[in-house]
Amino acid sequence: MKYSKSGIITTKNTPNDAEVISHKLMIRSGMIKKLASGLYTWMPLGLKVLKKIENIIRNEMDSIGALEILMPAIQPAELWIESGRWEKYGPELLRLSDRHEREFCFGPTHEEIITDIARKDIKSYKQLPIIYYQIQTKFRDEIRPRFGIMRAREFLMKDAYSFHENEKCLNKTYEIMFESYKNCFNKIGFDFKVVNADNGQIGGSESHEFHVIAENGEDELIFSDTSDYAINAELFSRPPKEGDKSPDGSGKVRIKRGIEVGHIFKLGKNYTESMNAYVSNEKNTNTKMIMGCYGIGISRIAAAAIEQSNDDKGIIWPKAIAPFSISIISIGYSKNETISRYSKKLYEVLKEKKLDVLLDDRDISPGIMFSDSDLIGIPYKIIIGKQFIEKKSIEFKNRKLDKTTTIKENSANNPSDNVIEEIISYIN
RNA sequence: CGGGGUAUAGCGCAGUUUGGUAGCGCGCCUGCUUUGGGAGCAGGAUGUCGGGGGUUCAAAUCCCUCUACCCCGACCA
Repeated sequence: MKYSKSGIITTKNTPNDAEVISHKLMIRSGMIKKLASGLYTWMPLGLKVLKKIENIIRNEMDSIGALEILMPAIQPAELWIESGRWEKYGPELLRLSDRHEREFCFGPTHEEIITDIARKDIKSYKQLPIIYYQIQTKFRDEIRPRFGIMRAREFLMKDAYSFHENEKCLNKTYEIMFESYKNCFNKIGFDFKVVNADNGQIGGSESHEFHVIAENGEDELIFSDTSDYAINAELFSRPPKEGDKSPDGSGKVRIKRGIEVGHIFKLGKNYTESMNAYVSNEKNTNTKMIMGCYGIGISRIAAAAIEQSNDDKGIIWPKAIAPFSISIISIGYSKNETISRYSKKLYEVLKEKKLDVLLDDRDISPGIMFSDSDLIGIPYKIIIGKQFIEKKSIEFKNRKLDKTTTIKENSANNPSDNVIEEIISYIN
């Protein structure tokens, strides 16, 4: 994409209502724009990141055989009354009514809807297990939305639900999901931790949270320095301190802060009992299905990635979710034909190699091009300027390591295969 | 909901104490000069001073009221 047509609008001024670094940088880089408290528009740059995250997760879900569906955001009250949550959920549930004064809510989660689908479609144990998932907008009327996208009221979530004939089958799917979540976060490139967690509003037996390690995290994570023991501090009435003996007896307690980006639950029959969702089993008796549910905060991942990786110049995206994998900084693009010709050709060739390239074709001072590229967090830069004219050399810069490599070109007209190969080898 | 704060140009802010012509920086537009880490000069555009009401010859400024937003707390995937 050419910068001049990209719709990326950055700003030097830090917005006054941004508290945490990810929020500041998302606003400054023009990823998001606030509409009201807890409500944000995703601008072109931000949406590119969101789509990349979405795709990683979608591919992962597809690969374990989960079936993608899309449920309505608006849900009828009847189902929530049936499950008992119309009363229980409280003011966080945004309720509304239509012109016939029929009551609805804007879905904060979709257990009721999926259970309704399952009880209508799944009639035999032979259809089990089955996993449905969707990537969709949720609304939760938070008491106090804050930190921008991190705790927004409207947000994008991947939610999955599994149905089973028995506990054993649920445990198996839960394991698969557990591993799959780890894959997702590894693919994104996160430093994360899985902890035992509280079940909250959702209910059920076992649950695990996936946390991105970051100083500004809202949760305190307690884990052992020698074993796999890890738990959310909120499960303790008096949590242990750093250096205490680990509650599992294995070693010393370590404490870090985390941003919750994923949560998986064993729901059991919570919803299938109240909503009467059953299948016929092998012995031809009706048995209530057992459920699991699995959520990933897609939009929150974008913020968490920034919290985990930034510097005084801006965002440093992990490669997998960077809006662009490389930017071409073309100094003198509008003035010098050699530079613009070569830049354009390099841009085309890299695009053919399936790279997401941002060609900075703006007629502005180089400093702005450098700082914009750094602010919006593009992992690599190629600089084509004076040195190209004089010595046919171009520069390759690694954003994270702040390392510059000079690449020699032998033709000023066409990017040579060697140069392309060299660039690609640095990126991979 | 309790406590604290803010609202003035697209963004960041000053001006409010002590009422008297609407300001600054960034950004934007035009022209010229610049072009390797947020350039220079010259010219220019942009405001229901959050809304409503009141006091006054006169209100961004004083009074009343409403609203929105932010921070701390309780809540929460």
